[in-house]
Amino acid sequence: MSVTIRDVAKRAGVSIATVSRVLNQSKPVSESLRKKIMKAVEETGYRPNAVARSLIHKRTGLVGVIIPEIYNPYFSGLVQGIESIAQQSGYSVMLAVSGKSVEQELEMLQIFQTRQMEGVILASSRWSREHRRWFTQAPMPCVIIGRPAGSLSSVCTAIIDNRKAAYEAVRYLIQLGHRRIGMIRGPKWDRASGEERYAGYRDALREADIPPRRQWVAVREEFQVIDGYQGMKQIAAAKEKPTAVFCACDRIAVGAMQYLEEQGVSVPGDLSIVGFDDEELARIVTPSLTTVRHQPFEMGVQAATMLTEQMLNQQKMGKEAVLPHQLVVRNSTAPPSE
Amino acid sequence: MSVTIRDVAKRAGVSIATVSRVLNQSKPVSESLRKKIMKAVEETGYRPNAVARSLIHKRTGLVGVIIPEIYNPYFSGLVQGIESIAQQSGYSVMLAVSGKSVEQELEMLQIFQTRQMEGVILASSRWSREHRRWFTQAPMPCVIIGRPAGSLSSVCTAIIDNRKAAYEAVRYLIQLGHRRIGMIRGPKWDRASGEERYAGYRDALREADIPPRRQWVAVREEFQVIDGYQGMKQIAAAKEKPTAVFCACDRIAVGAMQYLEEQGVSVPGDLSIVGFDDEELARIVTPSLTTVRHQPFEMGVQAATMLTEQMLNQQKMGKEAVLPHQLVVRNSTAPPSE
DNA sequence: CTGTTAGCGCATTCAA
DNA sequence: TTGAATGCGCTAACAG
Repeated sequence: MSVTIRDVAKRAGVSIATVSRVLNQSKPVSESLRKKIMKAVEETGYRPNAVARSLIHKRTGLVGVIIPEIYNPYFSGLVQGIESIAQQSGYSVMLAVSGKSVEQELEMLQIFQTRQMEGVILASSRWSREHRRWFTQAPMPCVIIGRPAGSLSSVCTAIIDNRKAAYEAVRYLIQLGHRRIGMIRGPKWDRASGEERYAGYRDALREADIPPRRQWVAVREEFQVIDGYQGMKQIAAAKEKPTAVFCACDRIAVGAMQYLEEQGVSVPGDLSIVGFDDEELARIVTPSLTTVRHQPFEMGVQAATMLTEQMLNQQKMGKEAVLPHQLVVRNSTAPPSE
Repeated sequence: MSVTIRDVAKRAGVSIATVSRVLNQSKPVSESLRKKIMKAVEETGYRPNAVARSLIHKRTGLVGVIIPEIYNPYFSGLVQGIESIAQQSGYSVMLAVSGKSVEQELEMLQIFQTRQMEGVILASSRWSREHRRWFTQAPMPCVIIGRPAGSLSSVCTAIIDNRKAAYEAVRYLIQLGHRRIGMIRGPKWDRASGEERYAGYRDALREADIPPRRQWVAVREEFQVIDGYQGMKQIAAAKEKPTAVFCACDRIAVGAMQYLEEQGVSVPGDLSIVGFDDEELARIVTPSLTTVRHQPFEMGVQAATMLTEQMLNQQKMGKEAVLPHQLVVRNSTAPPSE
């Protein structure tokens, strides 16, 4: 079916080695043969088979990327950043969406290995012992996004300081005068939004000697608008109400504001809301959202840069890139009314 | 470096053929050898090399996907739909982001060919003669999303009826009583938002015997919020003002609303706004946006389904899938105030 | 300069 | 059942 180097060689009346030489410019070839061969290539529409090439060079030029979902500006930002660097370094990206399933992720990692990826980037939320094992034995350089690699010394990570960022956001609320501060947090299995940001929230409370209140903390499994709505509903059911709520992400914050509007609670008049991520939504919603900005695209760029660096040097290393974040104050926060 | 089938064979004291047989279960192998081999596989951590396999079987199990950008819910929805079907059919996805450049897209298509993709999905906005040529000569099945394939009979397409959808949206405005209706359209090179939706807008005007007014049509090159802002600014500069503006996409609509709010023009009191896409934004913005809903995820699913069907049958075909759309009326539209 | 040959890692003939 | 040998498409080392 497909035209091979042999067909071209036959058509040009030369050996396949010569064809290979002109195509790769690896050795000088007489002008006359070169022309004949180029003509044959043209006529047959021959394209060298990258699979065969990979087999010889032991280089696929492939980078595997796993994300839990793509329909989320954080992850699509990551992917775009990764893709841009990969492309510009001559690598192609294999994208796999895990749907947050640990089993699927592990299967994808296996596939990446059999498919001879030269590098792997994982932006996962869940984590397991098998993950750890896979990364320790992985033959290719790896970068993990959004979660510290722990004691994995041969894996790079690109993260932000979620704990500190959350701490700063809540400290800001405290500085405004708030003492009754709730949080809608992510699930416990999500390191960033479930653990770290919650820890930062607790840090800020502790620093201000504010005892935490269980009823003011809602745990959500997802990061959709509806989760914010439900989370706020739950918190609002407490006898005593908070005057501010810190949300694990912008969508949750938006959902919380929707519930409050429905209930006739004014934001920020009666209750202040802080989000996290600063996605486009944050500027558009009314009132515009005070939130923590970070740059998923830049994170992807950093991750891919660390990866290509390792791939070039042909060796794994354990660098950690901590990207900046920044509290962006908009109109969803104000001093408490009392 | 990497452990090969040879290493396993040596360790188990058998031939590589036998190892291959137990791993693929292609021929019966005595239980004793099977055990020995499995043990050797376990101990060495051997993973079969998919590249070598591909070379033999002439099947890579790879699908190439090109999108102009991913940081846009329309395209990320597409990708997620495609990915889910591909995964479930045992294919892996190679993602390439073209940044809207024709040259880059063509280069990616070449790469896809040399990399032996078994199928290709293109969701592009721009189009060129070279595109056309590539798809006619392409050896693998292809699906084009968002643009009719024209006379390409061997390429599937997944589209919505942009013209009709736009027509219906503008007709709705006319039915509300509007006669002075503007449009912020996409660039001419974007078939969907630049040509078809504009054509639908003209269709509706024509049907109602409303002469089109040049000053009420703004052309934008991008689809960001800022484009809507600028586009609305341009239209607002006309001596006579329109009472409604149809926007080529939701982000543009949001930008338009932002400009209007700045200027103290009330929506929908003084001016009605209609968007297109019904992305999450549309429900969240204030006032919530009347817009045309369609389903990028479903579109991706359809595209990938048509592709896998062709890949299974090992032959190209020219089906066209037209996905449904639907006008969603929210709070950004009302009868004109006069 | 050019052609012949030996693999890359694996599946699959063909013999044994 | 098992092993040796062939070849997928291509590059690179070796002769000429």
